[in-house]
Amino acid sequence: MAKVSIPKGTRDFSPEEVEKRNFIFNTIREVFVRYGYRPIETPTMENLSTLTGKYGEEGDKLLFKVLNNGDFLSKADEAALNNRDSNQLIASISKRGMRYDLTVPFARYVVMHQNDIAFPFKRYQIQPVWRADRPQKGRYQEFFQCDVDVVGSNSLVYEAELVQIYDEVFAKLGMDVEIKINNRKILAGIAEAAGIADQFMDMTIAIDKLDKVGLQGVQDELRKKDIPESAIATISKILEVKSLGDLKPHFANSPSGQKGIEELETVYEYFDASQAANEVNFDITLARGLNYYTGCIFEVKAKNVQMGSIGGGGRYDDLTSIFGLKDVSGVGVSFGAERIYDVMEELKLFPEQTGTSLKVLFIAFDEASHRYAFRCLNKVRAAGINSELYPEPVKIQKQMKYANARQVPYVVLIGTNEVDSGLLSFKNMESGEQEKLTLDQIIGKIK
RNA sequence: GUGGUUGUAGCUCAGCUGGUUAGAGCGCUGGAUUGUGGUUCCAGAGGUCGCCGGUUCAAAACCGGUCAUCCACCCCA
Repeated sequence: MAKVSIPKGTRDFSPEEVEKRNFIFNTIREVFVRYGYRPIETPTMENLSTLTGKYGEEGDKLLFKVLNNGDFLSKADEAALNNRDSNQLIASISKRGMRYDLTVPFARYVVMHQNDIAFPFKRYQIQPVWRADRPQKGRYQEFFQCDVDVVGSNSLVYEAELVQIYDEVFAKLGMDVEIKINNRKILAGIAEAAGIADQFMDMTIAIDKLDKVGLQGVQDELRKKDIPESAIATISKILEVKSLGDLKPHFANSPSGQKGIEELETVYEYFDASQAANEVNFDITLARGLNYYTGCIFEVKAKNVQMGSIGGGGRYDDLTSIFGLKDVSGVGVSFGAERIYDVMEELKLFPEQTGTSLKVLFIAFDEASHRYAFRCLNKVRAAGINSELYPEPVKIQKQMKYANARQVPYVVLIGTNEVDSGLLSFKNMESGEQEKLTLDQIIGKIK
């Protein structure tokens, strides 16, 4: 066998898999459209300068860079090349990179097309993204994201709407999930209350790990970042809070914290949690790594299965200002299609028929019948029925085995008897029953 | 980037403390069955044991390296 392979972290998809994936995409798209979002697409490659610095240091490492065309080494940074300094070298040999997510390209899109856009602009985008991560369970180097975002409005009605979209999509897919919600301002409030506003990022990264490493682990992490014991004590106390109401006293001296609570309360006023199919919970430990979030943040976890988050998002007040457009606030969420697929597969949640598969296979006994069968086939196809003719009039056993392999519900057998009488042998492959019918009767039966 | 796991037929895997012709199930091809599939029975094809090197009389097995894979960490969908 030839030693062929595909790059690590990438996958081929069989017809069945593509059909199942499309089922997910179609379900998601349907909901997006009903909520008034419109599709856009952006290029696979962006200018590297568009991507770098938007995802934090870790994110920059995971960016796929595209080598410049032509004799790129002749123009390479001499010093960096001699020093074997890859990081320095990149700027001079690569000017493009592959999409890391859909949010940053969207921000770039909004800035570039700001004069053609009516705000608030609601768009959705379903495209693959690439990350040079080491693959593992639920993690690939190439995967699809399904993003919905709205920019150009501060209204918290959109936060509520996005939670509703999450709830509705997962209900439609038959998945039981927990939708977690928090607010970056609340996290900022914790930092303020603890007197470590300047170490906000270190603090959130530590807090984010609470469900994994426990309170003790978080405290250790905080100590490692040289956060004073008094602050750690304050943070620990706040982390025990379970409801927004209990949080208020802690934020007496923190305007950010108060604002965060107020925003979440407003979202809850819009969003009727009692009507939700899934749990929607305030989770003070939810932090999220992407550093452009400024307000509400969301994350979705599948229940009854071990899997990382299957969706996430939040509000970003300032993303477009990086590209020169100020005061355009945005909020959006993302669905991780690959992980949703893996969860649905594990829990066997896919409906039996996700594809538009073959309905009938024509089988001929001899050359003359084969030609006759082909003409029948065309009529059936014209009637809108997915159908096929076995390419040669070979042994019936072989043709029938093919019908089994394709899982065709009906087979039409045509030999000299059928050609002469015009009555075709119509066989139900599941029951094994067979009857003689005209082609029109057969079309009527299948439709 | 760090740590670990696994790599044997198309697929899933077995192969004992190293021992002579490397196995099973499924799948595939042909036949029993020249106008009827799924069930059954018979026969057959198919393997440089990931790759390179070392130890040994002898390596699929032991050792080193390398590549790939999966898993965990970091981070994330």
